[in-house]
Amino acid sequence: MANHKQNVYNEKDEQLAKYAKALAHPARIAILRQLALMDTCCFGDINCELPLSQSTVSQHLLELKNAGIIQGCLEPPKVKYCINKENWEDLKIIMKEFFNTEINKK
Amino acid sequence: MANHKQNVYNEKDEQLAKYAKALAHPARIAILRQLALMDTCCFGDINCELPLSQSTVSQHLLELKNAGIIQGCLEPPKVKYCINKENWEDLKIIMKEFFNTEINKK
DNA sequence: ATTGTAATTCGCAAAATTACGAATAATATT
DNA sequence: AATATTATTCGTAATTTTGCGAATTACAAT
Repeated sequence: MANHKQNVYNEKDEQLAKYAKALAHPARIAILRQLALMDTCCFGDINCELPLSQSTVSQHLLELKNAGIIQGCLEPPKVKYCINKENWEDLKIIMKEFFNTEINKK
Repeated sequence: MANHKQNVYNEKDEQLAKYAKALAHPARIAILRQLALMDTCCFGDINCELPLSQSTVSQHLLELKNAGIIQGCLEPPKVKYCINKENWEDLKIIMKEFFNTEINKK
């Protein structure tokens, strides 16, 4: 029982959880790996690599975009996707910090 | 259009996504931070820190347990929770590897 | 045996996620 | 203007997640 903290979560936890959520699907991980490796990558290239329909791939890309991890530049007639480097660094740092917290002895 | 890879995702992507999913809620992040910091931590201690009901906290703990990130030892009348160090290391390594992939130039 | 404390499980509801096909938009090319 | 290519959006369905209160389990102490 006892008194629950009535307020919300701390902001860092919220941000980390939000990033983690964006990574919480194998298709999205695969997309990020592909973007990290390839010089240039349009929707079609990504779509080809995934066992999903166009529309579903588009949704996964949108989620990554909403989380700030990727961005899409229009390059008619294609859309060129790439990692948002600034936020990728942010994510990297937040993760690193989280996993570097010392775990108590025993 | 184009040939989709008909098979499933690669195993590493699946595992990383699974771990990320476990981290994809601020309450679960908060739980992990608390466990990392405190020497000893029973259900009640965790429950007190979160703005959630007992049953919901129990569910979040179960998810972390199912992902292998934490474990609970019975210590009547309490249940002592702690991080599963072996799997924590595994998670850490998988994350590190993922975030260390070099991003293509420009 | 009864009572109290600690935590989990059950049953349920609301919301979010995942996925698809069809329709649409946006732009290049003919 | 008509057609083809590329990607997004819409509508919908199935599943999963999140959350709660009530009931239950498990064990200690009285």
